[in-house]
Amino acid sequence: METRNMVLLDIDYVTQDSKPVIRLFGKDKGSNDNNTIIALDKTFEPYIYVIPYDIGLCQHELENLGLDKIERIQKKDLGQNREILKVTLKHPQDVPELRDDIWNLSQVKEIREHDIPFYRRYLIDKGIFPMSQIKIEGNIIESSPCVFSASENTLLLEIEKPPQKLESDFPELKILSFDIEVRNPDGMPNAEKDEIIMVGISGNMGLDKVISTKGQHLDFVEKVNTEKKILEKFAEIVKNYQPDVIVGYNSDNFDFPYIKDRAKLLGVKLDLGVDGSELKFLRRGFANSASIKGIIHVDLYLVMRRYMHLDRYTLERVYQELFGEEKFDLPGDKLWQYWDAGGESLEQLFRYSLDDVQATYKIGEKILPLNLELSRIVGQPFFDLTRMTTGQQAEWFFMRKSHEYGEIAPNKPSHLQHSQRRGKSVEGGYVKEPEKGLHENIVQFDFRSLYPSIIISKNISPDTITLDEENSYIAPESGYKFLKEPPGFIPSVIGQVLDERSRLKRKMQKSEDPMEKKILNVQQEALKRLANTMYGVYGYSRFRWYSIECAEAITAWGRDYIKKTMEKAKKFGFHSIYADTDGFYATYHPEEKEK
DNA sequence: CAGAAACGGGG
DNA sequence: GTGTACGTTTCTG
Repeated sequence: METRNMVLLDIDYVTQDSKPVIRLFGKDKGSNDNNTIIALDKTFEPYIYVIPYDIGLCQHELENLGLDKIERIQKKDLGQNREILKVTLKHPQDVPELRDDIWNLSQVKEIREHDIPFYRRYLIDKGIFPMSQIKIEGNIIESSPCVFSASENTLLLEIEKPPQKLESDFPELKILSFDIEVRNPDGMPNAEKDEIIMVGISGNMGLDKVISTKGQHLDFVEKVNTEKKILEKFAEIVKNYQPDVIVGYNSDNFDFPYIKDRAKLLGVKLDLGVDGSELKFLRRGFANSASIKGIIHVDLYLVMRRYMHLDRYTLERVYQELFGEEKFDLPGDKLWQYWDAGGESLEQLFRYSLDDVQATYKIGEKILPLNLELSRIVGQPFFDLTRMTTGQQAEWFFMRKSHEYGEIAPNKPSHLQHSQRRGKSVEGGYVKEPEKGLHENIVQFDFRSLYPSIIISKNISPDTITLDEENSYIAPESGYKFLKEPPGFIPSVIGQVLDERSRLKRKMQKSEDPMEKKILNVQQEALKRLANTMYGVYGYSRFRWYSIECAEAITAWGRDYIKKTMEKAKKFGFHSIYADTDGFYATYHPEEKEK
């Protein structure tokens, strides 16, 4: 038996002898040669929860379906203890196949946690976090790349650091950015006819170049003879460089699909994966994600759309916003003319290509740390996290907590439920239209984090909603009631996030080490963003813990607090001239003060 | 006017 | 892949 430490970059499963095998892709960051490690775990099995009407009869029905691993277990469902059935299946693909048969059984009331991808189930159940150090134990079955395998009855993983401790070692990542240019005489490029003329590559290990079939006179250009050679060179550089992360801009929908199409046309193999697998595309609804096994491909366009609010998210616009300087830009529809013209124009095109790929790299360098932290906090793979909405990020964080608390998670809403939810709107915060005119001697009042305070102090949660008048908080307007005790699931988790953020902020303020300060700042920023998302999730129509009652109660209490505060202020002579949600502006009129 | 379709980014 | 984006704007019948 051998042990290794590695940073967990990626996870999936493959099927061997019709059994699922979890694969953990990591890098041994302790070693000098940046070794890739693939750890295999054959000991994990898929399962679902069944809520029965009569547990004995239900168990019998399930056995009649041919299911042989059925356990009676205790779980909480929105705070209520329940005896339910855990049904273990042989293969993840059995779940969608058997789900309907199980659902049709007369004693089955509900099926829960039946839609959790197998690798996510693994991360949650094992309590391991992507982008963190994990310790693995097993037998080496191959040396290059290093493949580990857990023996039949041993536990493969040991959690190096407890999940609560966020400030584990910040992994130094090898990042590679890339960007292609295409000769496009007819507007937007068409992969069937328009050739790739340049591939720009930039990385943090002293790599800045453009591969092209022209331009031998420029020092940053590597000239090759054919388009096919450009693609081969690109593949070669990626394989030699061994990046942890590849970044592009709109690369899910443009660069990688284009490269793939041209490579197919020209007969180039793009076996870039650390296991030798080819670049492939994962379907996500109507969109695709470009995926390379063992390397995390991040499309920065998707990340930037969540990170900041802009009217447009072009590379130029985002770069200017982040760095306050203009990028060197050329008109997209004329790029082919610069290429054909040669001379000065061609040189400009080369500079544009280099500038684009360097800008992409700089954007990645700037925003990846925050997303890296979010990946470690939320506990989902970095690749997945960068493609999730903030609502989904919060939900997967709650999914982990739910498992930790011994709760079974609510199901995702059905199509019908979802459309019904979307039809309902929640009244927002109180807004008083500003009084016209120029006001002097203005005072300002703000509640510090109004909504989170309300959720926590009023214990607003789907598992605390009650009809009991006695021991509950009663919301204004609607009169929804929430138990004072015990603490609800959602308020508890939000409370934890806020407490952890305060702890990190205090630690950051005390810290003397600038590097540590910087890391702590990113971590507290990640928690702040997560918390900010959490206040709105009750109204997010796809949220498993969606509750219109909770959403309405929060804003109703918010309106109540701000209005009461304004009334009180008025008695002291403060005349409010404008208010919005959690604060107001007022002018002071001592003569109006109540005596 | 409602529901369908297009759009974003990329060259 | 234990799966099928997303929220908004513009078009069309």
